[in-house]
Amino acid sequence: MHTVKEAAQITGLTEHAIRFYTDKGLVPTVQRSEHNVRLFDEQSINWLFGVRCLKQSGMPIEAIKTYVDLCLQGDSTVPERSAMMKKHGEEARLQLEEAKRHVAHLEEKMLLYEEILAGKTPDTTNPATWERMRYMHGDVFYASTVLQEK
Amino acid sequence: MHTVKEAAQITGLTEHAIRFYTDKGLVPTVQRSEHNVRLFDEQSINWLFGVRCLKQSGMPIEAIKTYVDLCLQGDSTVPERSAMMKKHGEEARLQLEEAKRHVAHLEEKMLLYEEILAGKTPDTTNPATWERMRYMHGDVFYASTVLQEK
DNA sequence: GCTTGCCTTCGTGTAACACGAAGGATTTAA
DNA sequence: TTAAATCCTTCGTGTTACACGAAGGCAAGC
Repeated sequence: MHTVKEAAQITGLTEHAIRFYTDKGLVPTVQRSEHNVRLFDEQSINWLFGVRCLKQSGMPIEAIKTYVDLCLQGDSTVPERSAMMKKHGEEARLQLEEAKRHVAHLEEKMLLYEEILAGKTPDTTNPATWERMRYMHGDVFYASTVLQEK
Repeated sequence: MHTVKEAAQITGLTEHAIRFYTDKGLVPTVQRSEHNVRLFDEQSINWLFGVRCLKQSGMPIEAIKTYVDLCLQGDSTVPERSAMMKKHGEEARLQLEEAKRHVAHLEEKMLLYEEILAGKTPDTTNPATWERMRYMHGDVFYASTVLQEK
């Protein structure tokens, strides 16, 4: 049995957030001690991880609440729950793709900065470089050429 | 030259957000027409993409503002900008890893739901299944066994 | 008996917009 | 020529998911 503080350490959530979640009913398995202290068993910790996963992948609290309530209604709601996860999983996958693109962009940007720092000023007469900078959103281009031209 | 509406269509941002960004000075290349209409050339569009990338990968607006201001100060700030991108890129990569895990979790969950829907009730006497359900945060476990045991 | 740790409620603050309304200017189409 | 569409501005409120602090109280350990 874990206290809020321990649960926070285990899940990486803050104590504030955990109290918030339990108060909203997102962790139905959580118990209270005789002195009203929240007690998390392994299953409650798992629920916390589940809530964390759903939330961090972009599901609003209200939707998570809906999902949890469906869980509590038993197996009859399995089709509905299945549909929810299918839909949300799709969304999460799209976000993942975007995140990959963002990381790629940031890495390109870093690379170019490294080149500049190494003294290799990018060849702005080369259309390929221009394209690359366009891909990089223009700021390096802007700072290292446009301003200098003025 | 694009108007706010067009820029919104191109970048996938809302007009509200674009006005918000330009007002905050995150798109230094944006111009105004003689009648005060925001005009976005290709470079401004690129900046919008850049801001979108940074924001969506978790950088707060204020930090983006700082970065943009550094860009405007010219090549002398390249080391600092490079460091910022390095640091933020690292963070974005961590988030990407988390996102992957979340998608994996959701896919596992979906798979189990599919199995249940197909009539294959998970074997709860098998420790491996138990482990798998733990990985899935317990809600299927909870709904399909614990409640029934009562 | 004092510190520590948990609880509660209350209240305010934050980010990054979303949304609508009012009021004004301009461009375009019928 | 007039009506509709599109742009602008400022103002103000609402939203989400907490963060943070304070006050006040109970309970356990040293």
